[in-house]
Amino acid sequence: MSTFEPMSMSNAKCETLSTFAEIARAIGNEHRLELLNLLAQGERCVERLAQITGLSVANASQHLQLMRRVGIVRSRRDGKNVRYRISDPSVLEMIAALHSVGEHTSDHVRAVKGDYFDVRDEESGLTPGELVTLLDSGDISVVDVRPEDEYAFGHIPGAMNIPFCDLASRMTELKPCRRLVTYGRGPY
Amino acid sequence: MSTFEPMSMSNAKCETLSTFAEIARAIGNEHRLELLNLLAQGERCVERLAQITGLSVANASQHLQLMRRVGIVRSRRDGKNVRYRISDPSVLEMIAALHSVGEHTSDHVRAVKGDYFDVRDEESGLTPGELVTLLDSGDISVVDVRPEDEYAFGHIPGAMNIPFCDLASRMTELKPCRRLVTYGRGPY
DNA sequence: CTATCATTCAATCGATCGTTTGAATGATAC
DNA sequence: GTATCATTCAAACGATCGATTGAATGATAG
Repeated sequence: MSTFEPMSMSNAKCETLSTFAEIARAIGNEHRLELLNLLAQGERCVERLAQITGLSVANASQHLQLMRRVGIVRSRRDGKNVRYRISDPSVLEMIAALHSVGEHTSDHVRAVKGDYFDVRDEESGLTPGELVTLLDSGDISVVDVRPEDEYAFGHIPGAMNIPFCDLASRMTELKPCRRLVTYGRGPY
Repeated sequence: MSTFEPMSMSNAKCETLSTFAEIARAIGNEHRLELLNLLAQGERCVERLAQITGLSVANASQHLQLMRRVGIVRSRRDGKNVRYRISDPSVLEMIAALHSVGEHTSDHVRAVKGDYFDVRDEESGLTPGELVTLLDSGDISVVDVRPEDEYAFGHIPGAMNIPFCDLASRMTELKPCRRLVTYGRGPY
């Protein structure tokens, strides 16, 4: 209980603040946020990340290295590839906190979130619990419309994976006249 | 459950990401972080904030306005002064999350935090509970060494306020030979 | 109404950030 | 070993950020 705060900014305080600011700057960029969102779904290599985000490989690599320098992501070699991952769960919490601030302070973000929820309610009206019940009863098909690699990292049991971009061409795989529930990534 | 994520970045997603990035950038600066830390203790006017941080008034004002534009602080006129405050508790949560990330990813921050805790243990060895017991028994004096305005915003019941910078000159106010416990702001 | 004071605006300049390009590295496969 | 492929480095540039200066605003006190 005796922390003397020396007058006008101690060195340690200053360095600590600067470290915090560095971390905040590292997530303060659209592309890096998008990369983090992808990494939140699991380990990925540079090329894939660049491909999904539409960044050049060199550019994606530089963003990833910046985040590695700051410490919020880590990398490991895996054969020819270097795979990146989020270094610590606290980083995910930070991103969640950032979302929460956005929802509280930005009308636009709140509106977008509202939209998604409205659409959701309107189209399915299902709570997670109801979904499980329906699944158990075998009355429906559940389709995961995310890309294959995201599906591989985890999905609702019993869901079949048809990436969004293949949906049209693979409609025939689905039993006709069956109730259909699709799901993707959530609001963001 | 049916959020179709349109191919390659919908507009809404893009705008949302950019809003989040903007918020993160707003806290991605040492001075603004320090201002937020001060605002976390209560509403303050520009001049006082500039004085504490050592920034010029114009510079402090600009940092504050940036944060207001983004939405993480608000201001209101109070006589001659404009008082700033943190706009929403979620902002405090985000700052806490940022600290948490720093502690998990930066050796330096962890070291600093460790230091403070060590000092604390060494110098007082008191838990909050023990402190209350001692206070009740009347065996000690508790001195709050923070500046007056911070003291005014809230302090341990029964503590007397002697700002750190006045400590030496006001030693005489304290009863001699009495056990003394001082407290300040905590690790950061 | 005028004087005063706190805050904000506007313009400037150096520093840092973000993207692009093309070459260099470093691991694997043959 | 050499070829190939993913990733990283390095240099260049325009764009944005952050601090400083001095002037403008806007509310209050007299």
